[in-house]
Amino acid sequence: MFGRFGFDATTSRKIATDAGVPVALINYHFGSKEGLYRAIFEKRSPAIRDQRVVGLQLARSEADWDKRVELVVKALIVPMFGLRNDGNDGAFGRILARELSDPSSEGRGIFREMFDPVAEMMLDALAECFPDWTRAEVNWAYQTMLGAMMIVMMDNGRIARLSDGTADSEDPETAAIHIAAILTAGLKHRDRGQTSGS
Amino acid sequence: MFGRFGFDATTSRKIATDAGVPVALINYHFGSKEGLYRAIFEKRSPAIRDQRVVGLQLARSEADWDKRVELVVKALIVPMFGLRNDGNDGAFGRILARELSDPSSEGRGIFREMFDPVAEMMLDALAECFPDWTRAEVNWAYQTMLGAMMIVMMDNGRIARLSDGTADSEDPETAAIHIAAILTAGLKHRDRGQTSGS
DNA sequence: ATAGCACTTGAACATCTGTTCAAGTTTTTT
DNA sequence: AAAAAACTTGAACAGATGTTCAAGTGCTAT
Repeated sequence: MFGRFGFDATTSRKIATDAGVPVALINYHFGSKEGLYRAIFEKRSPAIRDQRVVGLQLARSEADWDKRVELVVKALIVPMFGLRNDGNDGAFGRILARELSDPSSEGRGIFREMFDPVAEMMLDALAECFPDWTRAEVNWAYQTMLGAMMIVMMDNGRIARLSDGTADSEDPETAAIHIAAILTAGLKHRDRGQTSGS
Repeated sequence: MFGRFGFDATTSRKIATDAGVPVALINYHFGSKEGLYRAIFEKRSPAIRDQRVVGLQLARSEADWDKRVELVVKALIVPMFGLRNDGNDGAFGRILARELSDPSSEGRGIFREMFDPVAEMMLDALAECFPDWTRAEVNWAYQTMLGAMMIVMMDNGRIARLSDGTADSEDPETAAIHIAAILTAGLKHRDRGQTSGS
């Protein structure tokens, strides 16, 4: 429910009735609604982080430069889309995207605590792939990747509507392949004249 | 306020006290809080649409293929970032990004009504640039562009934090240049082997 | 001048929010 | 078996939400 409706729109009572328990249980076991919310992240985010770390190690050990860039991109995307993931339906990916795009998320600090560290690893890996890039360029590249991933995760049907069903955000594997291809190619761009001119 | 906090978190009373008027005025003049919200889009979205249409016409008249792709990308990005825009501080761009990422937006149908038509024009322009692409590929490319743009518009300071201030979402012009470069390069990728394999 | 209309205002309304409380029930410890 | 701790429950709480209402004010056309 957090993934579908976001933190604010998901009320304690909706959660409770959906679970078939009294509302008071949320506050007893998790202290507050935000406590329950944080518990979700505390349980699931280590797995994402570990998958990213492994993905980056794999990329670092790849000698071929082209393949290496692709592996870095996939280290970001694959864990988020819940691919190669045991028994999870990708719901946590949706929650993650919602939290990242939630205006009130900065106040909770969940990303700062749990995802900024691995984000910095991603940035380092990118910087290693593109030694001639500035810190700013590396960061814009990272945000571009993140945004492309996010919009698919939070889609509510617009993608299927605009594409007449030929593109479907409910099929994360296909989505991941296409987005990874575009991002990989985008990162490899050598024509950096565009980024320095106005 | 809608741009900063989103639709739900922006309360009628906050709006009213910020404007120095009684709350009841919102309902008198706009019928409801959503009425006021829609009024913002009804006022501002035509300008965005027109800028996009002009941008796409410009792209269509460009003979050089490389430049043409870049113009299509910029037709999407430039109006959103509020560049070359008279007296507007880009607040509407933030509202737009919030609405696109809001879980409850599909219920309001604002994008369906006001932005799907121009989105389809964008898709057509993309399809014209890449005649060998499938409809799905064109759509994934479009969503990638949209997502990259969005994450910058809704940023609450994470970009500056991760980049130690070297990348700043408050500087939309620089952001636009970097993102446009990556996306343009990403779209031009000829190595479509990646999108057809697993 | 005066009637009519648009507009403004502050208070009230019903509803929903997250949370707390006191009273129970179950489980664990001694 | 008795005591203690952990857990469950339904009701209640204070506060905030969008909206409505009746009474007032200001402007405009006749």
